[in-house]
Amino acid sequence: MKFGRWFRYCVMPRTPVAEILRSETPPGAVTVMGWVRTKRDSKAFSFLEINDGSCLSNLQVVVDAAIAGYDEAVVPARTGASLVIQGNIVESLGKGQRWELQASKVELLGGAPEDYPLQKKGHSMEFMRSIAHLRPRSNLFGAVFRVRSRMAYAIHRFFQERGFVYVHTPIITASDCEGAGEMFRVVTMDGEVVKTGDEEFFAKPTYLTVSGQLEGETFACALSNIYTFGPTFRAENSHTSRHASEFWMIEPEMAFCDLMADMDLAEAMIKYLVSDALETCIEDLGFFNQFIDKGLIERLEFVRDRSFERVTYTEAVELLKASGESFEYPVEYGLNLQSEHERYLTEKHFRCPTTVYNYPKEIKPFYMRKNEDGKTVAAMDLLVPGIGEIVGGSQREERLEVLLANLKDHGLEESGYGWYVDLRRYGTVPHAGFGLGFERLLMFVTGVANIRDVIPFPRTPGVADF
RNA sequence: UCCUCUGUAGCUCAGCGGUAGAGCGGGUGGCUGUUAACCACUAGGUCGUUGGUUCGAUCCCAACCGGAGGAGCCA
Repeated sequence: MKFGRWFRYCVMPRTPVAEILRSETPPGAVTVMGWVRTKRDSKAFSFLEINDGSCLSNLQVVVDAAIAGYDEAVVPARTGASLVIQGNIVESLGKGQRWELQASKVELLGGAPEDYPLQKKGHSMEFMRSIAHLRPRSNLFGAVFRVRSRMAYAIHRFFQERGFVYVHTPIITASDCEGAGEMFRVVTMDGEVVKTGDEEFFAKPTYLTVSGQLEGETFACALSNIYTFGPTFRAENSHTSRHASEFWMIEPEMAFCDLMADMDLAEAMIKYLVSDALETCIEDLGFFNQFIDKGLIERLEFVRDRSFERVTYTEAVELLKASGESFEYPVEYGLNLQSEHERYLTEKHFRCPTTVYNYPKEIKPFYMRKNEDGKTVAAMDLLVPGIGEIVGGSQREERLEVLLANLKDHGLEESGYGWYVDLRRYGTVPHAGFGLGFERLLMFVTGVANIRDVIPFPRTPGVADF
């Protein structure tokens, strides 16, 4: 990765720390801009650790007390202060780093008083959430959000390389993707009065989207292979480490596609993303591996290199019954698999990502395709160790009569799904797709255990700070 | 929404029915090509809120508020 092009657009020409540290030869004269992570003073000179977010590592800066700006810039520069440093990159005399910056001039952009909340020591994740505006300046969160950015890019690459068309499905919607959870209402405000009924801005009740799937299907039934990647909103009052009220979801949808190919794509995508992270984010992953999850890199390499397991729901139930494990919740055909059951499959039985498919139709939404057995639908969940469901998908019911019957069976009015039903009325095709929770993927890739710590500004029930 | 745990210094925590302590961080001084540096000194807290029990509550009880973990639901 080169920073050269970016460099030209920068108003204040500077060299990113990542570029300096990566250099094989002495980079010579540079200007570095960044934030002080720590300072160690001596009588004749100071050591500064500078971080600019371009990579995990800091650049060690040696400042002789005799240089220009020492008293004005270096003496008052505490942890958190922002600096411009000009100087020469030389081989470090000390241990622990190859290059260091011998400063010739230092300018203080912004000081940080002694109440700067980030200390040199580690902080709890809970405390970091309370200073969400400053936490990207920490090692952990800088790494998390660099990986987040890279994974977003890799997702686009994965689909674009395969000819998928990126579709922007609406954020405000009038359709409830049935079974996808509680929705936020969209209303206009007139003072304290919430307008309803005839005064609806859109002439009907509208919501923040819980899924772009239904809209995505319409584009798949025209452009063949599409994907969405955008924010999603769920108004569920859930307090867990895996749920947020606002999160990002990736939803590919493929025409002329059945459940088997759908599962192939989901597995290939997970492998691609894990492989890309190992290739491009290894420094950040190394940090997670050391401080968050000792087995992380080994697990990611395992996921990249080994094939995933695949079992039907029926087989999974039999497996669980024969396991001899004592589960808190019963294992019975027709019941949803509980978190503890999913964990057993991925963490104890198979010890790898596992796709479970062909679920009983009673526990799945109306749009999933009914199988020949009359009992199950072509649904699939991709489960990963430590997190559980990371992908949920299905082949969609493309037969008009069957879909109409499904709507009825689920107690839904056909009138509410007119345009969706039309897809089956005009040139219907077999098609399938899935949803990937972006934050759950990030939890899996980084080892970070709480969804709130992989979203820049998390929204959960009762919390919309920052 | 349900269950469990939790709230004491800026942070992480200890503590006790008689109104509080450590480590780190901060400040000051010293020292050193330092590496989450080191040494000395120092400042800093109506113990989440409101009631109750008690001669007396930070400690016991209740409610509320905040935080965390789990369940359900899902991504």
